[in-house]
Amino acid sequence: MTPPVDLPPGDSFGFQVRRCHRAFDRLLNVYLARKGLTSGFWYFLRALWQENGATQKRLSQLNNVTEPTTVTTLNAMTRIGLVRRERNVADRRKLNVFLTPKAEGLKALLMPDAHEINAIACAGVDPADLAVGLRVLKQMSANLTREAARVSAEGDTA
Amino acid sequence: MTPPVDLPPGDSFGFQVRRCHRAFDRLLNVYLARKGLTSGFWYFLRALWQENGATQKRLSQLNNVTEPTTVTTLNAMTRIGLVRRERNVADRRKLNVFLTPKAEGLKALLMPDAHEINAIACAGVDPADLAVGLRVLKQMSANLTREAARVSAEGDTA
DNA sequence: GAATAAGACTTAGATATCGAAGTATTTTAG
DNA sequence: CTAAAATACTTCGATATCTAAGTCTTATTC
Repeated sequence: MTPPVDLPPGDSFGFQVRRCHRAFDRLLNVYLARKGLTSGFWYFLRALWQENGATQKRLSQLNNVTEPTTVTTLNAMTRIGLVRRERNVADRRKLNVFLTPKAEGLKALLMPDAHEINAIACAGVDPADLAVGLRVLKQMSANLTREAARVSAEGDTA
Repeated sequence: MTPPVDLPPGDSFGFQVRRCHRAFDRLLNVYLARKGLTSGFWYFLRALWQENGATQKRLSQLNNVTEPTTVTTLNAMTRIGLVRRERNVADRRKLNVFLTPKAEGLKALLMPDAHEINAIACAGVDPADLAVGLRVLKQMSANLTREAARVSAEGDTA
């Protein structure tokens, strides 16, 4: 038994996930640029079409980005009139984020692009494999996020 | 038949790939920070352990990042003594990138971290599903990269 | 073989993202 | 009820990444 000191990038899930993300992000930006948007906005629009009124914390979790990233992006989205924030009356620490009518309207314009990119990505992939892949990605996100939370909590007490 | 105007983020491969990438990158940075490194460096080390002497173009392709990103990252890696560049004598446009002994030595130090993160990510995932997931990611990267190239070539002639 | 095109790298300026630290609000403990 | 801890958001400074445009070298074309 040799110790597992090797793990070629081609066999590493982390490496391949990154590559694939970069590929998606590149093509997505090509499509969005035509409409004056960036992928940074897209992921938040996506989440808000599902959960309009979500808090910034919640949006950060949905996208697996930190809260400063969410603040910066939402500032930019506010500036161009895509979202507005509203202080939560029950808990004044929270801000609920709402789509403007303009952003609601973008859904019909942008979803066809999402479908097209999705179709391009999935070309030649067995639908059953696709379902497996999606399930694996979700499981891994959950595993890694849990561990990152554990490690950072550990850091606090150490 | 209603038109497919919806595609919940949970069912979107692009969305899930991004989430998963972010989760990997976050945890990876926690590990690397302890050793004074960042994930930016890691992906290039990874590629160079496989293909020492690769050109910058090649490294960009392996990581699916643009060439300016590669330049910037390699500049930083050169500064801290991880790589050196050497003008290719047969084709003086090219630069071959080589690991320094220091960077070679990092492999034994860092690969255990990679294995650990990989193990955390894969917890509870059927190995067969894992293999399927990896195959799907590679196929999608290829599909998307091909399309991005096609689109940008189209832009040149238009 | 000179002009043009293509290829590899770099520079400049913009956006995205992070960690660390700060502010305001609510919850918890004593 | 008050002090301390936790939560939600923001600010700040640093890194990563992109596109567009530039330089230098090689390949192609007439």
